[in-house]
Amino acid sequence: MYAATAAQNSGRFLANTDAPDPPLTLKALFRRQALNRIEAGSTLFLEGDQAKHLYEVVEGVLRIFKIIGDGRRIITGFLYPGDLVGVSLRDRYLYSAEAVTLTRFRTFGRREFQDAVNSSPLLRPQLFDRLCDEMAAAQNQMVLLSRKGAEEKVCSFLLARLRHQQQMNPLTMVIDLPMTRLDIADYLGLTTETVSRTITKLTGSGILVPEGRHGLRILKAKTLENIAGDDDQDGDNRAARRN
Amino acid sequence: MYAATAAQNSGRFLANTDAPDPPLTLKALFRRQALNRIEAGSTLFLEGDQAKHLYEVVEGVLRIFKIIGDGRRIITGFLYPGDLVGVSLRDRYLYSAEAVTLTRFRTFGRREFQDAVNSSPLLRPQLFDRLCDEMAAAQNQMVLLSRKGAEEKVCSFLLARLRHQQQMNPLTMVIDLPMTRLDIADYLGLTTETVSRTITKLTGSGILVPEGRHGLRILKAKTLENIAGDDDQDGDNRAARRN
DNA sequence: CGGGGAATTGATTGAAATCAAGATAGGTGG
DNA sequence: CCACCTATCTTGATTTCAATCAATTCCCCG
Repeated sequence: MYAATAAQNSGRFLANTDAPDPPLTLKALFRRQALNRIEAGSTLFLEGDQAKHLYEVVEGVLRIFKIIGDGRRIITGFLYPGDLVGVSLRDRYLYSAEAVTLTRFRTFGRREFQDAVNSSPLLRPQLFDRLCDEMAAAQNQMVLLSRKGAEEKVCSFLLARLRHQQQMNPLTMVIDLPMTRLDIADYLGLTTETVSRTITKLTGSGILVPEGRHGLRILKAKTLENIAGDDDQDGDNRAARRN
Repeated sequence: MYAATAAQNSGRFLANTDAPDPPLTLKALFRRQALNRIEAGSTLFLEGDQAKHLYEVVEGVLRIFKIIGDGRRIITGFLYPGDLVGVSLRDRYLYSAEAVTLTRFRTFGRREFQDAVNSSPLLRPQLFDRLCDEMAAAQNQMVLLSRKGAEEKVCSFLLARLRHQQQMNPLTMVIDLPMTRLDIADYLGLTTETVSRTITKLTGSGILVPEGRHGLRILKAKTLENIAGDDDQDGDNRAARRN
């Protein structure tokens, strides 16, 4: 175990016992950390908790969410293997995190993370890029939530998932949706019924076909894209209309 | 003018002509830059433009927004004096920016900004904090957009503006709303009519009273808070919210 | 003081929420 | 291994809130 870990730190001469290698990537920071696991449905941390750690999802899916007032839940994101949780916050978590499926993850001390990033000119831009990506995603989600109809929302979501899975396996046409309809609804600002109806409708149009309970085979990806309407699609996107 | 600027750089010994002071705050970076102005309704930059500059709002209000497909507009934020525009992005702007009112601003080269921040251990955490604040705001906006009703949305917005103005002048009870109803609607995911009706209703309840076209005097701030429902209100709110 | 965009107000429509049953299937224990 | 049990999901009927359509009214600006 420890031997294996040491072996990964390739050709080094002076093996000063526990002087850590200057890591080249953010994820490399986590590599030495123990692998933990959390059962489906269990809580990783709660909104408002002291943010002592960051997490790297190794396997499985997490949902991060906020609860307001009377119990309304808003899922602000799903996290998949390779994602880091907790980069964009300071002393307290801004949201709660739960496992959607059995999830394996590594943790890293928040303070140590800050120090490591702060002292490495290689790591800093990586962190900055992650934050920018998160911001961009958040803004797209605002667009989706405020101005898209149910069909557009669902298609956008499915398309994003498809693209995500195709990054790992470019030929895939079957989307795996480990989360429940309620999770999807709370992510898209809809209800389970509306999500369900919309998928039924898309099935009826021959755009996709269900494959087991958590699978959807996409038959007409192009049509999905058109309905989602994510693209800039002005041809010329110089934007700006109506003041 | 230059004298004044120099005077601000307090007790220094070797005044090497134009070697810039290591600035202590992000905003200090902008201090030497020329003051520009832009008329109400004019465009500062467009989504997708090469992001050559960052901006500091000195006076006035900007709106930043995205346009999708058929012309639907989503205002993702308003920017007030002291705010920086463009920190959370890389090579291209993620949104367009227009002046709501006559606005004065300073610009700073993006590359130089990156370099300055990157080489200053004082500036880096400030940038990080700004990004985190932006993220927190974005997430609160997602909550608002996906799960709040019209009345909650409007009250949340008014309350945020009230708090903002009270930071400058703690006794204020009159909100200044330089933007149009359409702007507010596009920010809250509503229509002008709904915004208007909601304000009328709040007026009817004696919660506020209009003061000119762009002013609202808040009579019952507590009630406004209750309707907005921003609080953690779980009973146990072990959380520090926002910032 | 008038012209015109902005705001308000009213009437109607519509999309999604809510309310209400069933159908399906995943997991468990007999 | 099978049958049951309970979550989850689907489907249907109705309601509701905000959007849309449609006039006025109100100010702000020249």
